[in-house]
Amino acid sequence: MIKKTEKKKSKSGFSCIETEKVSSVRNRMKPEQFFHYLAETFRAMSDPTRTKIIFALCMENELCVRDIAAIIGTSNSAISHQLRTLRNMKLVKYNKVGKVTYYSLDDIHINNLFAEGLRHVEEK
Amino acid sequence: MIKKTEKKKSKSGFSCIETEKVSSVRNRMKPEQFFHYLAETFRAMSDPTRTKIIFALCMENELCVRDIAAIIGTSNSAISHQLRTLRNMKLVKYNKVGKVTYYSLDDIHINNLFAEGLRHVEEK
DNA sequence: ATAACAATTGAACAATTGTTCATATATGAT
DNA sequence: ATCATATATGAACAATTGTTCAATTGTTAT
Repeated sequence: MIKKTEKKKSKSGFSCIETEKVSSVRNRMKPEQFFHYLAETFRAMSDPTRTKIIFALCMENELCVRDIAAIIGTSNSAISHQLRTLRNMKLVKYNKVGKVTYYSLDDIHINNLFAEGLRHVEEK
Repeated sequence: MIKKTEKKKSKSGFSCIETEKVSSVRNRMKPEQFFHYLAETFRAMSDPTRTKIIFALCMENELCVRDIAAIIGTSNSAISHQLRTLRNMKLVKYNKVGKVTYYSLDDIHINNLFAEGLRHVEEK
């Protein structure tokens, strides 16, 4: 566990301490774009209003905008703006029936992701 | 601001408000604080630099600040600031040995959460 | 046609966030 | 003691975010 802290240079010229570890991770690194998209996915879940929306959609798998607003206690406009964020990030999908738009979670990964987040919070 | 939600569902099902669904979810609603903490957990993962840090710590389960900076290609200062965010949100823990601080993911839920995020991104 | 309704959108605003640079701790070596 | 290294922190700044209000779109009913 305790290693020599002597400074080394990796092939790419960055100064580091444990060269093998550094180059091992660098070799498996994903493209820049990948991390941006991943971060955006988490960002979509990083607002309390949006976590409430997702929670509601976990409980009832299809809800209209007005009902989500009623559950959470905010304006339709606020919910609609947040749903657009979730829609853009492919976290929710929708189904329009007449005047009413029903939203639901996009796929099972979203349920799992959210459930894992719940578990982390409930343990701390 | 809540008056519209008093609207009742008609027998013919014309109304958009589905009162049973709404009250069913409302009854299972968690406290405000819960959603704030949950959102903050996701927020901690919502920056590309931080997703890279977490990715690196998934590959090698213990890394020092300088090596993380070398892997990602940014300054030690930037990494240190981001590690503080992750530390505050209990996503990482650390172990100081002499001058060197080794960071690792705090618990298995973080690995699971991150892995589920990866899966979502890789499918889209 | 008009009215009522469900949802979306645009603009403006305050609040928050991430980065950079410089400086401050803290430990180990000389 | 001084120097070098490893990390942490503070302050300032631009960029982004979430909310609100007002207006708009699209649908259904009369």
